[in-house]
Amino acid sequence: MATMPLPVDAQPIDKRSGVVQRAFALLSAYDESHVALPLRTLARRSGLPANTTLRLARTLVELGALEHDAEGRYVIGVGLFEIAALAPRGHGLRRLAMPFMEDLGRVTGHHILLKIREGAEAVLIERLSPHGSEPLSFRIGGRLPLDSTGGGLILLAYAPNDIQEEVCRSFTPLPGYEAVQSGDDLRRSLAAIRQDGFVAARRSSPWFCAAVAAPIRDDSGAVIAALSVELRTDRLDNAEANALVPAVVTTARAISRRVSPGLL
Amino acid sequence: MATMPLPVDAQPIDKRSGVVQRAFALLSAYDESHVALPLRTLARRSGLPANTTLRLARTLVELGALEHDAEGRYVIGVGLFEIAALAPRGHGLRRLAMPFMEDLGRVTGHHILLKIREGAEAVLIERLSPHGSEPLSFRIGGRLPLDSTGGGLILLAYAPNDIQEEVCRSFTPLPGYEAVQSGDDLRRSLAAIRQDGFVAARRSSPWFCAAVAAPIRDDSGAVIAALSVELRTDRLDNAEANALVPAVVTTARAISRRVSPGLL
DNA sequence: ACTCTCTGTTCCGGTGAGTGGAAAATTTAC
DNA sequence: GTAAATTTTCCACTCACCGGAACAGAGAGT
Repeated sequence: MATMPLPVDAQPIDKRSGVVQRAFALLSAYDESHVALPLRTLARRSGLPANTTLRLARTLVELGALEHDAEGRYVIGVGLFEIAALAPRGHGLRRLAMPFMEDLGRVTGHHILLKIREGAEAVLIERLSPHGSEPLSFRIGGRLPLDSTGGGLILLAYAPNDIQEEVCRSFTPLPGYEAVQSGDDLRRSLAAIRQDGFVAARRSSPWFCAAVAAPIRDDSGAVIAALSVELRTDRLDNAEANALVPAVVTTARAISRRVSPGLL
Repeated sequence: MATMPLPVDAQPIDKRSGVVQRAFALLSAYDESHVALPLRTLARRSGLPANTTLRLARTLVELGALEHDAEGRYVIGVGLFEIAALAPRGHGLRRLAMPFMEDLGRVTGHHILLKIREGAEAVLIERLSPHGSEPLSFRIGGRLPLDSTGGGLILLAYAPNDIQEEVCRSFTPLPGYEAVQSGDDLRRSLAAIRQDGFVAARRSSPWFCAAVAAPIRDDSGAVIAALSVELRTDRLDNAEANALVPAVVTTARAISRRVSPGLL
């Protein structure tokens, strides 16, 4: 919350303690651009005193959650990878969807993304990119906004009302995102998405790109994930994107059919 | 505490405590066939009293390491998936290797596996299976023996001596694994693998299958992972497997070239 | 060579977070 | 309907955890 001015460090300063919280504060000190941290940095980024950091880090190494890299820095360990592989909404979902995603990728020749919603953000579960080309910077396990990307809009459209309101209220117009310019535009879009059962969005600003996305449901009909095709286009051609809609929707339905009862 | 003769439970009873250890005892209670556990089972499998389990589980839910599924049971949460995605030897390695693995899979038409060594076992990091067919039961994040599978032998051949000795000493002949019948056979195999820089192994027992594997090295030349092609064969035909050797070896070298300095 | 700085490490007494028994609330079985 | 199993709250004890301070080691600069 109150994140003060603070020189350079300063983090989610954990006021009240709890050993487990602190341990996860260490693990949360890592991000895309900080995958290997020396003790000092780990301490700064987690907001813990040096000795406490050392003690906890050693415990976590012992448990396999952290490891030492060649330079002696701390990195996230494979032990955590092993445990996380059992997450139903993570690799569990991926396992079901993967073969279908491969088919879709081969047919369309574009990026195929699988996302779920976590709070007011989307988390990328799996990403298949056509052969060598990798212009997409989205990273597996990374977070994405709900209000811009194709898959995000799907997840938002079927999210609980309070989440939708939260996102719509704080919506700020994005460059090159002509179709939606305000929170009310967004609300209308979401209603349209629920109506259609898919979304085809375009954007011109960072690059010319388009996305087609459809919901994946569990056996009770609840939306648990979003499948999307993302492509970079030279021009704002609707025809190409629209042609993808049936493929994406049917693939999403095929995956839904495979979702075992009670996967969350 | 005295957990009686016990019907089915029994665990790696953690003698003296440590909150973080207990928290991970909860997370370690999950495995392939136990992905969703009610509190009671979680308590039994982790060896902790019910109330302690509840308190810890709630903390972990708060931190995103655990979640509730539709039935109210506890499952591994996406929060853990997000953190684990930053493991250099996990998704970090996968990210580098994936495009090459896809090429190899497309050319050969067989299963492509990527493994690393963790102690005296192998951990499956990524697996690509040809289209629909999925006869392979190996699960991403799962553990595999070092002494039988193709990739495992590579990892063992380049493992520290104490690990090699440990595995060789405790080696017991496997059905249908003609080439290696004793610890000494295994030692000879490992020497041959180091000599050749690859392994081509066959097995006839559970099924007729063959594997070709090669090491992936970091910039210092240390072996950090194993790339393998696994195929089921109707007969013990050497020609088919041997034809794969150059493809696997060169692909492994190509991946090695991409390994950034100091990935572990 | 010396010092100065920065990082990693050990030591240790005080204390509050964590513990588990017991009992209440809740759900499930019968 | 009762009974059993599971989940949850309560609470006083105590030991695991905390963090300041002091130490050790690695560079870097003069």
